[in-house]
Amino acid sequence: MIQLIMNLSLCCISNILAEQGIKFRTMTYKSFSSKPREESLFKLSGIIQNNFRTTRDIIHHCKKSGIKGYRLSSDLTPVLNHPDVNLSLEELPEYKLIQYQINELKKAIKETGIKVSAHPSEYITLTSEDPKAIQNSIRDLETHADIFDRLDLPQSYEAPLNIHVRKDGDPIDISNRFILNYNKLSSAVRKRLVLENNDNANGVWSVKNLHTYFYQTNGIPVTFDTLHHKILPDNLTEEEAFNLAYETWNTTPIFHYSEGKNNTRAHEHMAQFLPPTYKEVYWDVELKNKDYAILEMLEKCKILLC
DNA sequence: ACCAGTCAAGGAAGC
DNA sequence: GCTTCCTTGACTGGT
Repeated sequence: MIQLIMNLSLCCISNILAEQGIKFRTMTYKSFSSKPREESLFKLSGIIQNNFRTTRDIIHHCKKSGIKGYRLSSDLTPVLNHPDVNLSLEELPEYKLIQYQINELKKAIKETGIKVSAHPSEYITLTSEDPKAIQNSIRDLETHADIFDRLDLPQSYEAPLNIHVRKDGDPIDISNRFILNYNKLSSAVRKRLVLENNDNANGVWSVKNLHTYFYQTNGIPVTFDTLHHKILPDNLTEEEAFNLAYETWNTTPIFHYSEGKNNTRAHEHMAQFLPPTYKEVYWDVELKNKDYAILEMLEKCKILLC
């Protein structure tokens, strides 16, 4: 079966727009704290305005290019989250200008119908034994949900926040600790939170185990990642793992597509192949050349149709 | 103008 | 039990 159109999704950065100077900016805590607070806050406000404007430009660019989805950057509001800063957007100078950019982005998402999601940092954990790591993770997840809410994105798996379990070991102990912390999250996070398979050397978080320990027990959907599955298949074929993950979603899933460099997990720059077409999903394309890679994949789809 | 080093996170892996 | 690595892209500072 050949799908007419693949729902390919861009992850965070548009290399095409970046070359035109439309780029994200960031700020570290070190830089923030090295200058007078007023000065840093002013600079930070400008960075955040730039980042929401850049996101809006990327959304329009996706629509024009036939890219169906977009994974928001997880660094739109740098430093704000830091335990020693802990400010809301409203407390920043020029908040009105920030709000204007957020509204512009919200409009762009509504007008284009681009599917929006996020993948909070790989360092997020709900399974750590360190209470501080849990607190930092919860704060970060709540910030993601807050931005989603400000953008009027649904509080459902239609706008998923995807993370990893992180810790490996005994699946029962780990899933119990996860759920304990999961229950501390606001419903704005919980209604969106999904879990992705991983592939550590002695790792346990295959699609199969996520399904058993998180979906069957707590209804948490499973994000299927093609490359992680290749490295840790846990006795399932790609199609079996895809279908097992697919049935955990009550809406069209967002899955991850990438190819590894020489059979490693290091991501390739461009795609040599295309994602499988077992069922219709959105594919976050995790390839280094970003939208360049996606545009080439879309061209390949067209050629296949002829 | 360019290039190498810095920054941030928590668990894994290696000594 | 400690250190280093992993990962990422913008920033920073030296040439």
